[in-house]
Amino acid sequence: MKNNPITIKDIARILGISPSTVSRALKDHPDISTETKKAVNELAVRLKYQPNAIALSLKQSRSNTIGVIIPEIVHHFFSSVISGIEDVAYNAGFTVMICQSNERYDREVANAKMLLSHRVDGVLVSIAKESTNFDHLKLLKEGGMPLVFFDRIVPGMQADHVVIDDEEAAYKATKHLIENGRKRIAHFSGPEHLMIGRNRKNGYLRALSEAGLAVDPSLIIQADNYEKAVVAVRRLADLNNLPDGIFTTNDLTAVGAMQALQKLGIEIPKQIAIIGFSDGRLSGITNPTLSSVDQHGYEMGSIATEILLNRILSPDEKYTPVTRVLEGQLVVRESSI
Amino acid sequence: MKNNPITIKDIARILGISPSTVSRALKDHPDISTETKKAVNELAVRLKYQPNAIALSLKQSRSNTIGVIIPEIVHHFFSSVISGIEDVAYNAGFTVMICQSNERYDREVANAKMLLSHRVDGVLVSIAKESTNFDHLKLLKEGGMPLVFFDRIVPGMQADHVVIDDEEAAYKATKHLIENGRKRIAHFSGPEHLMIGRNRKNGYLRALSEAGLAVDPSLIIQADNYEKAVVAVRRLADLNNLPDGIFTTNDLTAVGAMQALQKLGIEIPKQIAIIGFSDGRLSGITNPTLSSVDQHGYEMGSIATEILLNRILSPDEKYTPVTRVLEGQLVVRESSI
DNA sequence: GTGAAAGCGCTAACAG
DNA sequence: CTGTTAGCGCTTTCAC
Repeated sequence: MKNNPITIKDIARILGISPSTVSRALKDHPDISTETKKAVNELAVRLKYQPNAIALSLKQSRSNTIGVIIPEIVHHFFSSVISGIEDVAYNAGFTVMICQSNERYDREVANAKMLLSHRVDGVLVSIAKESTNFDHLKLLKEGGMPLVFFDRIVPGMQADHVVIDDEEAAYKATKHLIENGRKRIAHFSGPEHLMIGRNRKNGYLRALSEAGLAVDPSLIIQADNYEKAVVAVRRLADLNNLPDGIFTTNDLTAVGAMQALQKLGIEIPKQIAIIGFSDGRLSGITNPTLSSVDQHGYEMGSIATEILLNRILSPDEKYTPVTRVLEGQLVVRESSI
Repeated sequence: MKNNPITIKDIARILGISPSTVSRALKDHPDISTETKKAVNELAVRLKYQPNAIALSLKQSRSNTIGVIIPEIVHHFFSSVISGIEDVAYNAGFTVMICQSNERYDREVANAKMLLSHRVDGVLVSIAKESTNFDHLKLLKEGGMPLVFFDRIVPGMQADHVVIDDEEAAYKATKHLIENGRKRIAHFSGPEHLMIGRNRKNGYLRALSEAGLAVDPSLIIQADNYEKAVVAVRRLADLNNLPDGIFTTNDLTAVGAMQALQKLGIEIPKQIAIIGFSDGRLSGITNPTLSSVDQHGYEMGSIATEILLNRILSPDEKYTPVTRVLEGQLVVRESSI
């Protein structure tokens, strides 16, 4: 019993006028007489007419929809980004199609195809950990699709980027540990092939070298989630190689490290100071509370969307990719002092 | 320089055949000769033809898109739900349009209109705290739009529902506190006009009455976020009216209560036991770890989507609303024993 | 001030 | 086996 929605034709028929007149009346075209407008609008309201966005999209080759490809929604950072995207899009009358890659390459490719098929007007992307080939995104780009990358960007891609200054933020975080007297600082790092992973590690290295501290490769461990952090801590403990400070590539990793250490009876921050990255709801809740770098997810989402909408709405402007770099804010709590 | 995407017509022109033949060839219609199929498919791949989903939607009055109206994305529970929705939709070849109401009524109305306009095939809704009027949703329903409510449902609405048994889960949580010897148990409750708020309170009341414990109205306080919990705890402390157990309507409220109490030097769970609701990433991270009720967000999202897709794909089946009640799982951690 | 006609990309009934 | 035609809902010239 799906009653077909009211169309412009229905209104035209009832009023004994032509569809074009109705169309014009609805958008307040100056040519149309006041009475006709009034009649049309009244009937439209009475029949609860809702314009068919699909037909409009087809006609104008503009869907008023933007697509988002995101690794995982269930992350405080990413859901904050989505929230920012959604708010800005909403205010501009755009809808948002969300796809999650679940960190998988094949799914990211499928997502890109789907969005292309749906003729979204632009796409916001943060790439999956697994992705090392980006032909699917280049394809979008070459097809003229505005593309804005956020957080996890593709190095060398001609496109707009919104990131935080990972290197600088990591530098600040590490420096903070050093200033509090830590000398043997470990880094639990992200995947090497992601810019964010590399940049954060570089910031860490810069802080060490600036302070004249030697780099101990055995203290740089690839671990970017809770479980891996637990394993890493155990290994360091077994080898009697525990550091006096740890800078992790994200907060959950920091929590994993912290709890594993506490289980070993190690006091934080007294014996080992810890600082995470990407301040989420977590950081104020752990005991001790976790120092971290605020990644400004909401802001990143809204800025990325503003850039994208700008590209969509004024496509003629000469295309020079912009990169917006947000400052990651060091938030010092109990775990590092 | 938006190069227009390849269409079926382009392929037809190049191959010197008709668009309908191309269309049929692409969908492997039995009538078409093998050679034609081969030629068409090869060219399609070479030109990177992508079917225009918009045109298809218009033609078939089916958009292969479902809409979601959700209060706030930045919540572990809701983002888990979205994740479940997205996964199931993806596997069925559907895309997902996400709208957040930000807990506001007017925005929920606008969202509903937007989804209607975009002719989504069905909608998943969890209503905003602010919403008390539901005409916008009834309008969808009356227009024949399949509607599935999850978690925050509308009482009395003829539609499918997916919820957890809030009453029973709250009962179990409260009973657990009682079994651990607590006698003066407070409840930090959600808004009265939401079913979930009422149900959780009722479960709490049932557990008390079953145990023969008197209900103390001064211990039932409307507080459903971190800040309100802090205020509530201070008030109780000022009045020298602290309970020996607290059951809160969500986890963040529990954390607020816990930290406010700890600041007063009160030991948890020794002096006051606490149990939350809606097990998120938080609960394993607090100190002490927080007992809670797992709300199965991912599962709720996927089940709701399955029901919705079912309605969409077999619309002729006689319509009898279904309600799926998931069991909320009590997860006992340190804060309550 | 209003209407007729064409077309956005695609499919499906009807012809051949 | 393939082509022609019409139409999904809407806008937009071009006529009158």
